[in-house]
Amino acid sequence: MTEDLNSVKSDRSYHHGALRPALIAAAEAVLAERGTHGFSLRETARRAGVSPAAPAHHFRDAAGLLTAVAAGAFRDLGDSLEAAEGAGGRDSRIRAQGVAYVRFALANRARFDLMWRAALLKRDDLDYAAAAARAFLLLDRAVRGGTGAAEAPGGPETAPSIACWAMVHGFATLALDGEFGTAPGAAEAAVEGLLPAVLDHLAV
Amino acid sequence: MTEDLNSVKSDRSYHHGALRPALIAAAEAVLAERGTHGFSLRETARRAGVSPAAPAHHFRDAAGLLTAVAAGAFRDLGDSLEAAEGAGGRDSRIRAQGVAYVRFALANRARFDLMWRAALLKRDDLDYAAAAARAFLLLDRAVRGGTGAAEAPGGPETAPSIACWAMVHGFATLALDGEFGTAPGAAEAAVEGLLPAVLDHLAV
DNA sequence: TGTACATCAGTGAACGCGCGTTCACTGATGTAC
DNA sequence: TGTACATCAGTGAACGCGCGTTCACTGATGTAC
Repeated sequence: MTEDLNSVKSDRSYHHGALRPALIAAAEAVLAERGTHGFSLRETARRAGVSPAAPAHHFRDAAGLLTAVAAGAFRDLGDSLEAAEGAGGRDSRIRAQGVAYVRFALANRARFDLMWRAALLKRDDLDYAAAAARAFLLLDRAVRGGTGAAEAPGGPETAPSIACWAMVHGFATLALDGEFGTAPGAAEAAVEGLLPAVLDHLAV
Repeated sequence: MTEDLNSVKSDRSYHHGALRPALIAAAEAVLAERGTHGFSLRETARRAGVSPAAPAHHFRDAAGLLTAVAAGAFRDLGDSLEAAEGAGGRDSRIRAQGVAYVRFALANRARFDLMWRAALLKRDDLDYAAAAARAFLLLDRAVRGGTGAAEAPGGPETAPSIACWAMVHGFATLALDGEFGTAPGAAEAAVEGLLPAVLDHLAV
């Protein structure tokens, strides 16, 4: 994907043609390599083969670009949760979504980390807010078994959904932080080995 | 506390006398104001009233100082968990520790955030590792009801403890990230109002 | 179909900034005799 | 009790760096007539 966007760029004379998605892809690559802490807009522009001033035309500033990246990550998380709805009873759906949530986190470490980093994002961005709300509502729907009106997180009737969310989110962040081992693949092994047993202790 | 350390400093002629704890206090203040992302060693030295080269004598580099801060935070978290052991049956102890965990996170936002930020810390530091292990073992002991040998996190018999840890850790991080509201006091309100209902869904 | 022109999407040099770390140094402390 | 001296804990100037953003600009696009 990065190659595709780069090749688009390499043919261009002056206008890039698809700079916006190219910058998002470049930003994801920088985040993956250097983490949210080492992210830089200049490096992102450099990788997209473009001058440091170019990103401002598409995303006002660094926070704007990162917000677009985070919104895309929330959309992808939502897709993963939706795909996990599949067949089976309520319990198995909840478990499937829980596993999908943590797998997404491990397969998208830098983006997952970014998604929650309010200090770096424009949280009132409509795309971001909508994508984040959708992801929660998918999880909420699974926990409710498809019944009842959806509610925003934190509402009084959402305790079971929050309990589920908190457990899988906590497991994901602890795994990412290396609490279940720092060797390569240790976190992934914990998801497959330990997570199912952990989810046995969720009573919703 | 910051004032005390500053006054110690203001009397000094050349040697500070208690620079190490003063730097830790200054670092905590910088973290609280600017977050882990905005932390800087120079600013910390400036607040401690000392030249930018001074911290290197006590903590080799920025990671060394931050690791000392994180170790202190883990010690304090352990103390909070220990204090929450109190009386009552196993269930009420687990709940009390869960609430204490999340309250600690909200009362120590910047330090709590730092504790898990492996990229900024020297994780193999002995102080840090010991303080972190103690905190987990206290939680593990509560979940086991005081029986059985302790195990490191991730071991096969720790699923109930991990479930409990993941749920409270997830709730804490979601609350800090503003998922239960971004208004001042919203997170604290969620701990008192929502967390007990959420803990009802923990079956250990 | 051709042309004028507004708009858009880039350039690249420059701004000022704060950063972590290194360096040769110096003042204070404390210990050995 | 006094003195020499090693060690410790600071100084402050300097290093080179990469950053985000701004600026006047220019090349390409596309639309109105």
